[in-house]
Amino acid sequence: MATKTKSVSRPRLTPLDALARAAECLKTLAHPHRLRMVQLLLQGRYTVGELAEACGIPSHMASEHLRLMQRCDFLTSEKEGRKVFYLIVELHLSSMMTCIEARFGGKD
Amino acid sequence: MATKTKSVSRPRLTPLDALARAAECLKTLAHPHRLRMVQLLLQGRYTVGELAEACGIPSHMASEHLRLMQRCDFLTSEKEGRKVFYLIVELHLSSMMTCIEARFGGKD
DNA sequence: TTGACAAGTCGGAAGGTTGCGATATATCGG
DNA sequence: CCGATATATCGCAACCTTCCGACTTGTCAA
Repeated sequence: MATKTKSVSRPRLTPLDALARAAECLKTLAHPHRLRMVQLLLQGRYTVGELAEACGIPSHMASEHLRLMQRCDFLTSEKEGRKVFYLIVELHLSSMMTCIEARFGGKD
Repeated sequence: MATKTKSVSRPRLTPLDALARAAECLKTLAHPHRLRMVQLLLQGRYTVGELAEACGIPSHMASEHLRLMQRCDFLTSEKEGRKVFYLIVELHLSSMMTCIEARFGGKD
């Protein structure tokens, strides 16, 4: 009776190491300023300074947040003169943000 | 030129305090065992012991994870005798897990 | 009532994250 | 070259999270 196994159409459990990688990415996303940056970057590319100003934080902190998001392959960067533009490469971020906005975007 | 404003159809930025709440919830979700529990609970209700065994962790730690998820209104619980069943109340978790599985579920 | 079981709580050690000032590197204008 | 600007890095203090053993509470069966 302990082993009930909920037989009907088990939708294949994701292996634990994949969940561990998913958890890493979610943790990276789980910060108000980083969410704001992703929301902006889904509309096009921005420089560090633009993102910093939009978040109301010093640019060296924006730089740090962007580094974290680059580390888990959310973003990439393009250097142009002394500016660096960041842009999204992880295409799943779009549907992810749609989920998040569906829950937290409109009213509560 | 710094103020470029990306004029075309700005899809209303989520207010920062909503993003802060979103970040809290994402942080709660961002743990391999909690992701596994959510994945299971999307199929029906489970007791603490069943979830603990499925994750390969002691039940008092499962209890702690479940408490965190209950705190941000992902789950609720139903006591029956000496067992406690947990089940999902945050309906957005379904589409959220679909996003996560789309990125981490199949191959890489 | 007693013993076993299920779940929850507490305190602490280890490690991770955040924010920040100070500093470093690279590029531009003149 | 110089000074200003843009970005990145470093080291540190404060805080938070995770895990774990020990313990408590509540329920069942006999």
